[in-house]
Amino acid sequence: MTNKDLADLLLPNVGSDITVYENKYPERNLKEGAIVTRFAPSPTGFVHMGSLFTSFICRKVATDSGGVFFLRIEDTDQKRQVENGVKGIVDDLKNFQIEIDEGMLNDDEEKGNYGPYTQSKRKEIYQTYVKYLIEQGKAYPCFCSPEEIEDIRLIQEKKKQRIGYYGRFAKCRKLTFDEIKTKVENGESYIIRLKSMGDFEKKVKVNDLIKGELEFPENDIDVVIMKSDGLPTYHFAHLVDDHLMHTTHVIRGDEWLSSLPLHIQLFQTFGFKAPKYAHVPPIMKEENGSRRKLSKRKDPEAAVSYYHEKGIPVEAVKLYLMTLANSNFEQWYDCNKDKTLSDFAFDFKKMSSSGGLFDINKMINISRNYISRLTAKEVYDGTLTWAKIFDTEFAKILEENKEYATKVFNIEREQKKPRKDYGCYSEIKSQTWYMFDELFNKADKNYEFQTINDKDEINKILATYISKYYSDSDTKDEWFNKMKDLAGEFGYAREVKEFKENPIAYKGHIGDISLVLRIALTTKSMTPDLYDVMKLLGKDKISARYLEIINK
RNA sequence: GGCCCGUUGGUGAAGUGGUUUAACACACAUGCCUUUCACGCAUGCAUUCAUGGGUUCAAAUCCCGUACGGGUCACCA
Repeated sequence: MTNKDLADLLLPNVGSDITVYENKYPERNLKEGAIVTRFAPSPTGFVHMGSLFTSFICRKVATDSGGVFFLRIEDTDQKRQVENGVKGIVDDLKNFQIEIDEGMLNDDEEKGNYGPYTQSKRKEIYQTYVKYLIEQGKAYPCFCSPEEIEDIRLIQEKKKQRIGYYGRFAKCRKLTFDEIKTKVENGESYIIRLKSMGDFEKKVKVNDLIKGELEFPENDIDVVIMKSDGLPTYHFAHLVDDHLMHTTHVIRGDEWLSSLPLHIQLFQTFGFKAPKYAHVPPIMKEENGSRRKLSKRKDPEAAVSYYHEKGIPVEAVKLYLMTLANSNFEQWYDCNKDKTLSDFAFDFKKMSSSGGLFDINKMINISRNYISRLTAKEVYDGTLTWAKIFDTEFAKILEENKEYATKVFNIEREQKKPRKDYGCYSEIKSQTWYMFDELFNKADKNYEFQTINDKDEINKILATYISKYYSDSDTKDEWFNKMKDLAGEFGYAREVKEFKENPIAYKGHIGDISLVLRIALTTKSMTPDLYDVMKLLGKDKISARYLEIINK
């Protein structure tokens, strides 16, 4: 009996002519050196920070080289299907403006010439390649039950031998055609395994773009390539898909590193050119003095939707990811303030080979600097876009006061060193609420006056200031001089220096006075420049707010 | 347990045998500036590169052992 007979027995309804697909999916017509990458998640619903990180790098190297980046859904595990799983992934990528050139657009639509881009829809393709392999005598059916496999494992553990289906433990490898035929006809369920020709005693050298040259023992395990439901395992799907889709660079998490010898072996058994590999280290989190991988279940910041909700500008997240990816990026960016991310030359070799700690403070700091460099209009747009989804009340206020809000965001912005008040869009409301009567008037206000605490004194200062000094038309110098006059009138030093030189001569200094005016106006002791704040609010609002306190 | 990978300050890290008395950034601390805050400026923060040994005139950098951390050993990806 021949291998062909075996192949027909096992997969009677599919062909074994792989040239059909080889011809159907020809080499891509790209310029020399173009890199083809892919993001290939299983549809569990949302994107993890680590996945965003790798897809960001994929997108970057594809774009920079004039190549292609595509999205492939790896749903060969029927047990792990999640409702709307694809949508969650597509949305997350969209939110972070990582665009795909090919692949899934939502649960059922896709674009590109190398599809289907959902593995469950590629069953026949995989089976053709499996059948071909059986015909070549390089794969065989295995009827071992999970219990039998477990028994083998127990024996191996007891004898302190390597665990796995290999060598003399691979008992189904020795089955004769007739034995197989009988089992198949009896309806026994089976899987297809690779007949590995590897030798564990021999070493293979593999090159990883990030980790460098590595040495592994050859793979001698007869791994499962097709499951009993007829769908391939990850390893086999990776081989077939990335071959047919002409992926040039497989960029993935480094949990795959140890199956690299297997994957290379798989490409070799078919005589296909293997892609280049880059295994990116995981993003870690510190907890109780030790570090572990960021976990979707335990860490809210692991889900990328977290940043979307927090309102960290997409560009800032990307800037942070780039500093994690290439540590020389920060300095480069510092020296090239007029350039953007797309001008930076990413280099795999500059990537750290061990996992870095995720530092949300650093990310927010980058975000803070980024927002500080935006124009007021851009801040307005960004905040509004965010608020429309996450804070409709604030969105409404912003829309109704577009010009005014933009001016608020412009306070101390157009200067060589702009203020850095906002770490992310979700913080902006809590930093600016007092500038909006809609929010101020209904707020539960708690005025905590500091050095000047006497109610009568405060009332007198406020009343005097509003009736005698404040004017909307004052320039900053005029405004400040009046502030000094007010301080003088109440027995406070006009300058802090004067006070320090002779403290007993004064009740306090101008700082104390301006603090009263500031707190009475905003409830806060820390605000941007008081002059700007007053000027924007205008005399009517200032009077109203001061009167409210005086009359209380 | 087998096989792989990694370990430079609180954090990200630069660094691949000698101009390193270990860059830079974040964080932190102190001071200055200042109507508050923020910004900015100044200063401080690893006598040492997990650890023990070896090679060398010379090691964070090369070699070996140990410890610790991570990954992987599924009909999961």
